[in-house]
Amino acid sequence: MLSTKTHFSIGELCEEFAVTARALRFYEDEALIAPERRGTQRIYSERDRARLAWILRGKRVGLSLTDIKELLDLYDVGDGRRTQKLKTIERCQAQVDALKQRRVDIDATVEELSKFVALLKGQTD
Amino acid sequence: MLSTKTHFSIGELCEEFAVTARALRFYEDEALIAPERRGTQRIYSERDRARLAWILRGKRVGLSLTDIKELLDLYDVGDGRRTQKLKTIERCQAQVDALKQRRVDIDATVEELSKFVALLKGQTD
DNA sequence: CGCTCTGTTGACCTTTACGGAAACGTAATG
DNA sequence: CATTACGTTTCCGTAAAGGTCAACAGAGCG
Repeated sequence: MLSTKTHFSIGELCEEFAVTARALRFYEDEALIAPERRGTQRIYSERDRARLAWILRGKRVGLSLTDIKELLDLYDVGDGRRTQKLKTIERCQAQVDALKQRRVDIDATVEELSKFVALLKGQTD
Repeated sequence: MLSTKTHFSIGELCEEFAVTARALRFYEDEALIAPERRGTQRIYSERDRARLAWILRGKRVGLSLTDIKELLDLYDVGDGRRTQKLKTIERCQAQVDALKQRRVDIDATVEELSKFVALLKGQTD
């Protein structure tokens, strides 16, 4: 049975993604996720869960929550008006370019650190 | 003449690296750089300049100043005691691993965003 | 019924990485 | 000598991304 859950409590998502409930509520305050409510309790849909995954990966690659929100929003209006579309493309492209630059920096840093490690390991002494 | 400067004022470095003087002094407070003084003025050596470049790249790849300080310090004691050496290698290796993971995340994000852009561009409408 | 779990809303606290501005020093320049 | 440029320290402020803690609510259970 491919655990086909479609709704999650805050605790479930916290555990799955190793984040605190506070963080999830914070993302909600910042309008990054908008789970439904049953009474006062939050119910996260599969889509919310996917967005959360996106958010966390965005964070790992060094995007700010603001950046992430913008990108998520752009996704949502992917079917929007033509004028908007160009802007959307522009911004996404800009983020892609920034990320590629970041990758260059990372490669350089990794290489430099690796050389250093190799040097240390090679020391006979 | 390959501009072979060996000493720099705070202003020069600020301009070259597009950082504020306040930031450089802050890095100094945090013991990331330690320029000499002529009287009260800071004189940055070629080595300080290199460290600064390292710091800034470290920041771009998402390391904290604390991480960066640790790595820079490890570099400096690269000739240190044997016991220390293992720890040094360990930490550097850990950072390298973390950075590689970050790269993977970046690749995934770049790909996803690129697909989205392609999709938008492909829309006839 | 009382206890424990899980969740909820605030309100305030914390850390990182600076920016700004005050108040002062020094050095060259008209 | 006064100005201007550049530099210094010190203190205060800010923004991001939560953490912490109090106080309370509903649900299941022995």
